[in-house]
Amino acid sequence: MISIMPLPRRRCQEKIKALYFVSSTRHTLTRVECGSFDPRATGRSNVATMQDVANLANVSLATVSFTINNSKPVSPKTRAKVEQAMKELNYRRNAVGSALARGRTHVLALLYPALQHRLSPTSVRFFTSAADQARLRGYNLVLWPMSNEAEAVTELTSSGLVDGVVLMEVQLDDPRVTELSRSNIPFALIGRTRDTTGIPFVDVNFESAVETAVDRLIQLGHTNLVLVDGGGGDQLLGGYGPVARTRKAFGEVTAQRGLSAAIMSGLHSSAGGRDLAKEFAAQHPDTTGVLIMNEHAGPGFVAGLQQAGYRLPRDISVLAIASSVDTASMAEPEMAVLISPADELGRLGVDALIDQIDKKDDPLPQLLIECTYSPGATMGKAPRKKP
Amino acid sequence: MISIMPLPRRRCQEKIKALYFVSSTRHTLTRVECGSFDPRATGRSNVATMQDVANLANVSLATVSFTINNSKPVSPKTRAKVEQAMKELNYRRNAVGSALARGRTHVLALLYPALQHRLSPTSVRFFTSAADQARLRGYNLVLWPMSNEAEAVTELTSSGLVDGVVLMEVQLDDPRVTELSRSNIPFALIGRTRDTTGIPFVDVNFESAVETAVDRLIQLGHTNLVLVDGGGGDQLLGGYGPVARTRKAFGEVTAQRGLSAAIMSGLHSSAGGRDLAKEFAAQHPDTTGVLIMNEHAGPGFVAGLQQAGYRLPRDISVLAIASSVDTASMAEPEMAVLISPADELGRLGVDALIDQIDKKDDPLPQLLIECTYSPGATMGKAPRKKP
DNA sequence: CTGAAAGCGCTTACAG
DNA sequence: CTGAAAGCGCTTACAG
Repeated sequence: MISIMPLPRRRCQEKIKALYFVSSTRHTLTRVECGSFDPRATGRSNVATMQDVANLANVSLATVSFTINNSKPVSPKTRAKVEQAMKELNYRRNAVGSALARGRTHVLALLYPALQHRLSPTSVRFFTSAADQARLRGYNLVLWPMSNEAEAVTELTSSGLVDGVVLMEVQLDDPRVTELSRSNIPFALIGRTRDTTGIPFVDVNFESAVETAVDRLIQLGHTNLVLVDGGGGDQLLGGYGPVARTRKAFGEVTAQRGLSAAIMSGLHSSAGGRDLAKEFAAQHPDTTGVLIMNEHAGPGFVAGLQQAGYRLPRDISVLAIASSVDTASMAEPEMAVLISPADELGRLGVDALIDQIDKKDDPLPQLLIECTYSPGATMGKAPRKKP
Repeated sequence: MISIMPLPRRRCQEKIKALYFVSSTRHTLTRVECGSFDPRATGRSNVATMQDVANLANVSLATVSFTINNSKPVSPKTRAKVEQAMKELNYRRNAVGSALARGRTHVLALLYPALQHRLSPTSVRFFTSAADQARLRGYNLVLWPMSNEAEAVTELTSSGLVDGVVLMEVQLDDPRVTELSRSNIPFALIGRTRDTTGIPFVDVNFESAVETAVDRLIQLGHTNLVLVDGGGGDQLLGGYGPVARTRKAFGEVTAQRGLSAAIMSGLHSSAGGRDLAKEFAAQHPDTTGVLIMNEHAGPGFVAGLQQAGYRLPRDISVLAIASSVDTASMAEPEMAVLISPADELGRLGVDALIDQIDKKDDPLPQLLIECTYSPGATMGKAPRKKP
């Protein structure tokens, strides 16, 4: 009983148990056993599909799906057959097919602005803690580098490849956020824009961190302070959020407390920190207290100060803001630091995102997390004023 | 002329210009204009599909596809119509549909072992340079955190979500590599296994780096050396490649040159480096030259040495291996360093991967890249032997 | 509890 | 140069 059949485009898909056909892909007249399909026996790629499992288990495709997803009751007997078949074929669900049918990939993207091209140790911690939390809740979170342009965001959100987006390194007026709001996919910010109406975010409470930092220095008798940061980012966009907020808070708090205050910026590198220290020594000879918010530059800055003749903390006190103990500990002496709550931010950012995806209609979270103080050998009493 | 039709499951898909039907999703008797479909006017998600574009441009779905992909000749007139329609609908191709049809997502994964949980500055540079190169060649490369288990690799490679994989942090006998070899998807290593037969990789030439490092110290008169590293990883797997190879090379080179040599390991942190220095001072009082291959611990180690009473480089010389200038510059004094060719490795690793995907059947690349020396203030002549 | 079939949004061999 | 239709690998409303 040989019959020449119209060919399915790529492969035998129906529950026909045995028939002969001319395969356009294999150029032969072949007997094909769909009922006991062994993918390794054919010329094609050796991954089994759900249909293969169904054929082997002698059930329908639908039943296999119900079994795998627990989406409908399946009798123990059937379940056993299906599971046996899956094991035999070493079956793995294809996530792309599933994604197309469901509209879900279970992949989340942590957007990383590639232009800026430095991923600070603190950002790495956002990433790892966010990834952990995502996994805990059944998602994969990947770090997705992209340009700062809104267009790139659109491309990703409309691709269907990810179910949601966490954005880092937010500018005060960030076109990417506008674009995300326009898109249909859920998102959350680590950081925040100027106007946060209706936008879920988690961020460091920079304002309170600055106040804490300044007050700690005041308590030690310092009255002449400098804030060192990493520059404002794109000024057209209102600047990089952390820097803008920190500067503003620094200005306000020092004014309110009646202190002398100035701001300096440098590169995000250790060499940048050394240069900054040289510049600092020249420009601010009377300053005795420094807040530094520039993680990469911190240890270099401390080294540079000492090369410029300062002894720490006798001549000058330095406090790192929104950095980490590990970075602070690279400096000699070890810096005091207001530790960025990076792990918590990563976790909460992912929670905010997944809560939206899973359609809990809780109000959108907007959270500010505090830094915590870790002492170090760079904090000391202000020296007596020079005569 | 009202007719009640059997409903397509989710939406109007055919080229019917206008008809009435009862929508199960919208619970109304509605007039639907498929010919001039405006996604914003309906209740459903506002993303246009290729069918919407085809309807608006009055061409077939296939023609839209040909236009977008330049996969068949299309008349200028038709092309213009299609492009106009795409613009009007703000159309973006859905990557999941495309991926299912083509078997390609154009996404590559850089696998990052989440268990290990530190992404060194050098690894960050792998990532950014790999991502850049991927983009240049038309792919997205994302950093994909996963456990060290082979099972997790299988899950990813069989998901269809990525077209290829670059693996970092390779162990000498790495089950993930075995799993990748078994899978159908292309891969490349940054690093290498013990047996590299048939496996495409790019790696640092640790052997020559060690030789260079030792010889530089010898030239300065040092004869008693210690190698400080970050521990061997999972010993069951033959250990972390860079550490294993470096130790072996260090043993061989120092033996061959007739030097005293020892090896120490510490944590991957600055505090770990400080602890190591203390231990070092106690255990190796006669050593005058140190090779350190532990990026996170470097600056802490240098700081710890000085706290233990060493002056650098008068009493002791330190040379960092496979690290970066930026990390070296966090130490005071700045460390001399054999710079890891991270950018090049990232780029070449991606090239090796994409070459396979794009079916160039060049032989699989197996490349060792040299470190380059950058001077620093931690290298000096060996002190005269103590009496 | 199980199955046939439509649908997700694309690509492409085949036939004009 | 253009189109109708099958297929990619799944999910799920509907009907037993």
